[in-house]
Amino acid sequence: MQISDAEWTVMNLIWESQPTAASDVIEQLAETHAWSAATIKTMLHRLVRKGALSATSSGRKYIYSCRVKRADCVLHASRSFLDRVFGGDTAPALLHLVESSKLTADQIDELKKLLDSMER
Amino acid sequence: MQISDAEWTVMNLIWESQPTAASDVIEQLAETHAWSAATIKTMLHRLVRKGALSATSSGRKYIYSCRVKRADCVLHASRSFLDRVFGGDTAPALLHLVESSKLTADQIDELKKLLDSMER
DNA sequence: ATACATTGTTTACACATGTAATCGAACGAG
DNA sequence: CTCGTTCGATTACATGTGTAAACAATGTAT
Repeated sequence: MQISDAEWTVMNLIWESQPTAASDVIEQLAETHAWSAATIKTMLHRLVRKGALSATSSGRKYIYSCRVKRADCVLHASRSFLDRVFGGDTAPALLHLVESSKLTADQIDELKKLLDSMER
Repeated sequence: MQISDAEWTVMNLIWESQPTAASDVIEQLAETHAWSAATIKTMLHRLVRKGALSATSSGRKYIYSCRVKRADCVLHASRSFLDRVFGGDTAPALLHLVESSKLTADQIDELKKLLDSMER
């Protein structure tokens, strides 16, 4: 199962607000993207068919929930991305990503703590 | 211009060995992927049409070179990926990626040095 | 009952991508 | 010269994706 670019937007929103009705999803995505309701409904329908989302009837509305864990999807997508773009060698990728990111002092500290813990 | 998953494999190889002839590309990719020569030739042709590669005639062979910098493509792909999967917030993404990567002690040191330099 | 609005499903179309065969031109060997 | 091989271009087909309209069913208001 592969989540497409546009579908990630939908999934992220539902991960953060599930369980949620289509009308809510549509309302929020219409604000941030130039998608018609029809487009969003199609994406929801396809995600259900793919097995990423489940829909349970509530009256005639469907309430959507995620059937896959965000962490699992993120991990899979991340690995796939790193493999593809960096040929599987993680470290140069991370160096590059860190270098090109704007991080706060707190965030830098947090990363350093994480690296410390990995060293032991 | 968007480089597809399979095309990244081709681009990575050419970035590392350019300028290079199609026969060389085909030979090397055939070892690592179950692609026919026809498949690889198509990808090369599409990448030229996209503007990612250039091809200069040498006799009747084409010599392929990249028209785009690896660093630029990586940066663009990385940002796009982070935006899509993590909703634009880089730090949690990096934490996640670091946490799920197997890094050597040297690589950890290198990352820490980079973070140190970003703090100043 | 009828008309309208809402909701999910189905249909539509264009393009990109993965995979590869086929074709036409150029080259080399006999 | 002919024939076979090689090389890039063209063609092919299936699937996925982006975008959205159209349709059918259900609910609400008059």
